[in-house]
Amino acid sequence: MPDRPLSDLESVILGCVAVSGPATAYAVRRMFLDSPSARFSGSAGAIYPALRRLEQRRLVRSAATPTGARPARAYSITPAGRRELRAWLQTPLTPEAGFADDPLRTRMLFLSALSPAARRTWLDEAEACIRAQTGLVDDHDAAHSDDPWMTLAHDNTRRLNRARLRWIAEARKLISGS
Amino acid sequence: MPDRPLSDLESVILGCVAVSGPATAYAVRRMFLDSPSARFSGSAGAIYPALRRLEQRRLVRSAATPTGARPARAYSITPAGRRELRAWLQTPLTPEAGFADDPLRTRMLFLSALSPAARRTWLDEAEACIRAQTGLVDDHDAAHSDDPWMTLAHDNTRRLNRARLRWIAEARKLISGS
DNA sequence: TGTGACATGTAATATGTTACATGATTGA
DNA sequence: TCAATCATGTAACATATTACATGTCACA
Repeated sequence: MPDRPLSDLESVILGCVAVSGPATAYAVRRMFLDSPSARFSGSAGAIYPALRRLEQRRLVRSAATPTGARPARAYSITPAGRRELRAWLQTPLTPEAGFADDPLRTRMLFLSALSPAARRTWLDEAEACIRAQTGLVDDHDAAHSDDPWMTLAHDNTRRLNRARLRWIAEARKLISGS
Repeated sequence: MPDRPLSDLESVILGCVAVSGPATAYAVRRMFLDSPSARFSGSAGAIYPALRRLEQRRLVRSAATPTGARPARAYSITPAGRRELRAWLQTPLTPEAGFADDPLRTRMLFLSALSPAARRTWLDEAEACIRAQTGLVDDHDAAHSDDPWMTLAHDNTRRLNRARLRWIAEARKLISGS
């Protein structure tokens, strides 16, 4: 039976274990909780089972590393795990897979359901939301300035957010014109 | 029992019904299938049940509109549905909710797991992927040039994609420098 | 007349979320 | 010492995906 492809969450967890050396489930969870991204909630109910699945598939392995009286297992990636990670990174990136999703854009599609005044309010809030978001990224960036890959990811977010702000400005023009 | 908040998919479906007048489940499904976005697959197994849930909550109502011998139901939004849609649009947009997710950024985080040569290849493919993506959006845009909101959404995607291309270029510089 | 796309679904499955449970540690 | 937080989970639940099933229509 050919193994199912890894889910997005499993792949990202695998990546976390790969680049952050041996890590406990909680350490992985922390990364999700601290991340400004909302793609995953970082819920324990997703991460602990996912790590077990990865271990069953021999993509990670765990060693007991209790701190004090508390039991803990630290996961590290296996050679097979590295191969799987590389395969995921190089996943044929179909056009759809390359789509960046913007929740504000999605909502914009239905803005005709609001009154013109409410539309303007919405644009104001959307703009504030993007700015607040950028603030979160700056904070996260300051806490991870040592990792150049993370810095590059943050650069992506900032560029996207700047583009979104210009988009909001453009939308404001069009909306007030109508 | 206070109703659970609508899921993202339910909200978007509600929006589709709102702006596209009475629509059959298949018509809604078509919108997802034709959309360049990959946020939802447009699977029948998600849409038909979601529409039934919306109808149970009286947010949409359906009327039989058979075409020929084939049974069909056209859904339209109710006043309560409009209220719910407005509530979703104006959902307190928390910073996390405003986060635009980029699958390429996510992968970039783990690019240190690839060899320098593979990294360069990855960047090439990522760039091609974004360009192909923009092509899809252009096609979709051409088919929906009548809807100014859709046009605005496409403008968002194009701006984001341009920002991503510049980001890739920046990444190329940093990576070749290291 | 038959082949393929259109249209409407259902079933099985997997996964992620929320909420809960519990013991360990820290610090006021 | 007592409360809050850290850390490790588990259980119930809802929902989205893939795959399947079925009838209808266009058209070659």
